[in-house]
Amino acid sequence: MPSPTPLTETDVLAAIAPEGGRPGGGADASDTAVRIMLAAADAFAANGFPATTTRDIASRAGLSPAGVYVHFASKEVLLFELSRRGHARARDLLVEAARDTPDATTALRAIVGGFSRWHAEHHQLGRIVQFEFRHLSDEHQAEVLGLRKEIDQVVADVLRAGVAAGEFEVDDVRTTALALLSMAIDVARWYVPGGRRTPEAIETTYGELAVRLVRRSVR
Amino acid sequence: MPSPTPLTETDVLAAIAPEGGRPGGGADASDTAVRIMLAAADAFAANGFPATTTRDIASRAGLSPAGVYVHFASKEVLLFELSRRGHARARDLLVEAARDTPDATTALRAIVGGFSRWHAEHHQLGRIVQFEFRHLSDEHQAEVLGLRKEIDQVVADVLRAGVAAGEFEVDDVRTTALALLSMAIDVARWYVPGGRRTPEAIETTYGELAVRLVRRSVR
DNA sequence: GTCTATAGGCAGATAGAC
DNA sequence: GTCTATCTGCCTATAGAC
Repeated sequence: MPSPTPLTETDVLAAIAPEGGRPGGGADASDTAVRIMLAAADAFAANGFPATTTRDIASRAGLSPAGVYVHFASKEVLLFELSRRGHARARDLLVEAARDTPDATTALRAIVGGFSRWHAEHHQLGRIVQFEFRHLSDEHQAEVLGLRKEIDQVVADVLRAGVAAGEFEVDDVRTTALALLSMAIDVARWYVPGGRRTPEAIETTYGELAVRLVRRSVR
Repeated sequence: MPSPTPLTETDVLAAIAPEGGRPGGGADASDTAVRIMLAAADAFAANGFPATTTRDIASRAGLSPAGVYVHFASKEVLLFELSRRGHARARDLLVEAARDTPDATTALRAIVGGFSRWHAEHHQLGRIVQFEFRHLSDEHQAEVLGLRKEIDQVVADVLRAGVAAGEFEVDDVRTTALALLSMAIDVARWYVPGGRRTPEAIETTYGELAVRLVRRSVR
């Protein structure tokens, strides 16, 4: 059951790219290490983490099985690197989308729309980081959870700003933020390339749905 | 990394129970077959489908590895039976929740709230049927997809009824139905027993969020 | 840093006795 | 219908040469 459309290098690179000079980001990776990560993303997306063999990753990267272990201590560490970089990149995109918006409504539309589109365009990486989470070690799970909380926080902050400005009406900020993220994250689960919905259409539609969910009712 | 709270027999039984006399349902299963399904659900929930061994399933069911193959042709067929029964049960719950409601608003609150609560209470089975889908054979994927479309239809029908009655304002019925289901299904991904949110609170909150998402704005 | 070779173990599924 | 025993193959990870 191979993935219908293999990940392109550009696809994953855009999602796990080194975070530039931002403090707190991870260390840069060598060319070979990046090649292995791309190969692993491809293999995990096609078969899931437990069913993926190190032989498969190695051959996709043009290495012998042993060659992988020079760069990554284990298959699990490879999954962790993809998860960490994917989450960090998604968080950065959210923060950037919320910046320089005139009001909370525009900010919310931008971040939920953009996050939804990201989960369509990068649905294979999205499935890896969302659905293979349990296969990380306890320590690595904790580190990724920290990044997830940062992402929750970006959305919650926009909601609070909108409530304060009188644009939104929200009963429970944290639960509403979670529901908004659920809508976007779940795109990675059901999205199929070439289907009825394009990533651009998803961005527009889901941005509007987000605003509808929190808008103040005029009575 | 075992599951923190093993599935109880009651938990899964409530979700995969034989569908009674309803036409189109699957055949009944023997006591031993049910015991094996419960064991498999427990094991899949704890370790995921590919990482689960037939030996693990067998020992949880109190059988030798070979004993499983008398009742199920393969590990994949076991996953399929759980998926089929889980989806069918969820669909039935939705249909029942929508029945005998005075208006579309009440119906939508009931089905989205109920579906969300189901994904909290049965989050382990929910993860199996939602996240292990790719490991089904093509034929079995197609059969489960048919059940998913029925579920989509129940929600879409309520939305259309609400629009016709002037209760709702919905741009794109199918996309909105999908987004509502996404909110509910994603509960299975993040829910942890004993966390801040109880299944009952999730039912109430998500039912209200659903209504907010589609209510007609009064201007 | 990459290779070949392999250790050491476990997988899914089956044969045949009872 | 269930068992014990086993086939056949593949797995992750490592040792040691180059």
